[in-house]
Amino acid sequence: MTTTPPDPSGPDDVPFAPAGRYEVDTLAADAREAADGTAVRLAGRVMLWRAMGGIAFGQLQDQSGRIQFSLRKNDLGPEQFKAWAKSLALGDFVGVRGELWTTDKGEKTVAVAELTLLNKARRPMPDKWAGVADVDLKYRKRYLDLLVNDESRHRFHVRTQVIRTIRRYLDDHGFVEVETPILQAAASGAAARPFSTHHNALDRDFFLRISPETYLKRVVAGGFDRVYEIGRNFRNEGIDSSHLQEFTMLEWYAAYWDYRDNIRFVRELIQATLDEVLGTRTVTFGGQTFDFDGVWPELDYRDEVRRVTGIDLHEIRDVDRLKAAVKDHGLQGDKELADQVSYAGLVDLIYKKTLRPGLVQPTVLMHHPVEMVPLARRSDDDPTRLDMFQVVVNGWEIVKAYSELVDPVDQRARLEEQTELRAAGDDETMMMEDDFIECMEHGMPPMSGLGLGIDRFVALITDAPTLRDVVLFPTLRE
RNA sequence: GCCUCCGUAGCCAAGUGGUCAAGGCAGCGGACUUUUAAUCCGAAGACCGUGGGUUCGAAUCCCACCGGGGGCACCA
Repeated sequence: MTTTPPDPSGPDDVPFAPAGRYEVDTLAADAREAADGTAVRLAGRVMLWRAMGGIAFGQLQDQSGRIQFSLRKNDLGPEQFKAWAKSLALGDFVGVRGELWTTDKGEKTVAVAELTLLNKARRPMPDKWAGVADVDLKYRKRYLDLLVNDESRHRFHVRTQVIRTIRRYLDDHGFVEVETPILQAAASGAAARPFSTHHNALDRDFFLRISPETYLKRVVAGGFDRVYEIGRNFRNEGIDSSHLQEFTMLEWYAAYWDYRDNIRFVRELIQATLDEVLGTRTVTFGGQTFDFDGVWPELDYRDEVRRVTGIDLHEIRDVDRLKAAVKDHGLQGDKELADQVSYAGLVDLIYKKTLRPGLVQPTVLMHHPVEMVPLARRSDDDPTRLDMFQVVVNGWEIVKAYSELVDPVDQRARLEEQTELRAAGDDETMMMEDDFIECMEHGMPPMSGLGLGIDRFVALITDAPTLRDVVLFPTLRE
């Protein structure tokens, strides 16, 4: 009992109506583990097809992997066998029903009793050995990349496992998942150029969020003590192997925690995620090995800048003296120097040029100068620095976190400084948000929040050289 | 935005001034009853990204444009 094979005249001119549904009871990966003689029904794509005179072998691929299937002339009769041998093509979707057996070469195989053509592929598959090598094609036709490239398929499976594991971990620790606006009247929570758009019904411009930060704090002010959001942020900046214009960020906020609680918590979260997804806390990336086990070293931001550059940020507190110091130490070209109008911008530039590339193993870099982040809390024992840290791996920042500023007086003053810097020509300042300060005036519990770049983390643990390899459809020109 | 490299058939890929632009996979015709990128035989498939130019002659050299990679700048 086999459906009639189509006219074997080639994939492009075969009239064929796709089937409606097919009853599947086994996945390829499970079938490979099942005992000979087990009756199975599977469906998937034909990825290999070798028809000989009296027997034919193919490989069927479904979401779980591949399994071989066989057709025999003796079982089907010569006409049926020949018709299938000539008509079945790579890329076709088939349903197979039959019993499992193991070939002489030890390959688990479905002996097909019934073969059903579910749909034809009207265009050819990529080269079955070389796969999709052209990176342009790989991103534009990701479906082909996923079909033929095991490495790509694996990365996206890891990505979903990472997100699922993180979500479960946070849920288990009393966090509540929430959603906050992507269309925001003021792009806040980070220093970055936003995308802007127009809301027709309200007849006003909006920004795509660069961060959910101030909205998540509003939720905490509303009594949700532990909240998190996993979602897309957008930053209208350059694209490279560690930056995408839309990227996925995990942010959480916990009332009554400080940044020290988050140093511990994020380490335990990452280690638990690695245990669950990879089964190891050591990952290989670009030939290097990153060890996430144990307690990660903690380095003081200003001490490290001084160690690497000789510039003492404890002592140098204003932009003019800092520019002079940079020049004295021969660090920068004049143009980049002149472009920086703010202390924070220049400090950040120095850090990115000199210190960050050297932070390869998981490192906690902490106590940034107070000018760096207007939403973070000053340290009680040193008001020139922040209760803040970043986790850097491979020179990539994968975590940024701090004790939150919940004092509306200090908050207003810090954002006003930002406005002044903007007027002076710094276009990466944070926007004033009166509504947010008003929320703070109503009262906000002490809290600490944290952001983790999901794309970067997944890229690091799947040895993906660029973030485009862990995003299904990266932005390209048309 | 700037610099630089790349674009040859559905896919992979040789060819860097000179007879009809290699080869492989897929597809087409044929052989083959245990293949593992099956093998073997046969036929076919390319206005060499697009448009100009140089030259007796251009896939090859030059210019512009389109698309992509890498680097710089900007950012997490």
